[in-house]
Amino acid sequence: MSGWIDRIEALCALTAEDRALLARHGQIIEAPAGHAVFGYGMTPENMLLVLSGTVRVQHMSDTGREIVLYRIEAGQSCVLTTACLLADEAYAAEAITETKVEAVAISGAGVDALLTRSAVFRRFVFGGYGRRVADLFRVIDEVAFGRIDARLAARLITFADADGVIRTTHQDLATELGSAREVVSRQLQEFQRRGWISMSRGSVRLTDRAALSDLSD
Amino acid sequence: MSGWIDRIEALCALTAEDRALLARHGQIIEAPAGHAVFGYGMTPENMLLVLSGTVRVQHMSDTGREIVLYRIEAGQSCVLTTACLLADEAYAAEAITETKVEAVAISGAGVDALLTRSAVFRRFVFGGYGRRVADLFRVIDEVAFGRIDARLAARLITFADADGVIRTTHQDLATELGSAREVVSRQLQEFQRRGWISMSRGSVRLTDRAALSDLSD
DNA sequence: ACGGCTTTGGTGACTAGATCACCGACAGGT
DNA sequence: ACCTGTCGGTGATCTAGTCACCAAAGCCGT
Repeated sequence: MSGWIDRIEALCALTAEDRALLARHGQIIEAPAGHAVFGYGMTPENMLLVLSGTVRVQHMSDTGREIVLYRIEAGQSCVLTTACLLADEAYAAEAITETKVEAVAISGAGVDALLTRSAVFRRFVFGGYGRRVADLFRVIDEVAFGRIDARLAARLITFADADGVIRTTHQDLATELGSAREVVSRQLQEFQRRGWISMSRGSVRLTDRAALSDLSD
Repeated sequence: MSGWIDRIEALCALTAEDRALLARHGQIIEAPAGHAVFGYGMTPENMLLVLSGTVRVQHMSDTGREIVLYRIEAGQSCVLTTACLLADEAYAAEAITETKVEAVAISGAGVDALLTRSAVFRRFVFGGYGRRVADLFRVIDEVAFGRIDARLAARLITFADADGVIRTTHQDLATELGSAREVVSRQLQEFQRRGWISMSRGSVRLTDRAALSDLSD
């Protein structure tokens, strides 16, 4: 079965032969929400390509605090993991499914064969690297120089559904920012005091997106 | 001239043909110390491979504060730049030579040809990615969770020459850490008060490496 | 329905680090 | 000697992270 290749735009341009090769080396796998795809110190031998759902990649400090590094969405691959391992560097991060996830595992041999044969596949892989690295640069910029209120406001806007509701705990928002729960709690209280959000246990509802958006610049 | 290939251990294993190809596409260039190899928003079309000297890659925030992301040493390449541009992401960083630098510029076409033909070259490139990504993870970990005194102590040890002397300004040390000059000044004063270093304008001399090393854990 | 347990969030006191607004001291050039 | 730019020092203030706790809300078993 190679129907999945059509679901990834960047791979549609593969030649028929390369498609067949990819189909032969790729195996569809599935994981439920909340499943750890990679943990600290694990050594996957496959390249993973997400078809549906999202995977969150986060990092934990020695002191137990965590920060979200980036997310792998449908059509993207977890190239960094592969790269870290090719370089014999410990992959100091953890990947967790946020939803039910369908993915394709492509064996190391398959990846190598395709990198050799296909310029399209190479562009796909390198493009993925570039986007991830840009993500990491953004994280560094935010953590080193960003204000916590602006960062929190930005996250609230991106996570809110159409009704402006976010179902999450303060602790999870803190992990998102690499900050502490108390800090997030106090910021949320301040937002509530200003009438920008309303809070209840396990959820936040935005009542003034414009104000949050202003702050998040 | 292809003598430079022997100076990069990872590329010695190339076949004679691939060596010839690499030599044909590579052009040796030179830059003095303090030269900006890439600036913000520049779009290089070559892969750069450093033969001697070091290049510092740093990032500047909107507010003007800077942080050093990593260094490219002899034998390493600036793959991230290339990747960012392949992905059409703005490369939000600046690369500056710290010493006189000799490098080889390999054209995009040459890189593509070698990635196609040579497993050795692919491993070289991917290994480079992995190491850089590990560097960025370390930076994020330090900035998000690390203490400034420990980070400063660690930098002092790595930058010190055999006599324990570091010729640098407080501002440059602050950039190294992504912190502010005043913060570094005060920390250095505290180290001096404890008898771990002595300071003079434009230089720091370590007098108790062991104590600094203890702190830097 | 009750009592315990876990998860979640609230709070005050304190520390670390960043920011702002200065100032003085030194070095190099003319 | 004087001017100028660089470098470092300082206090006040603000923001963020840490620590130690507590209380309320849901969860589960009996």
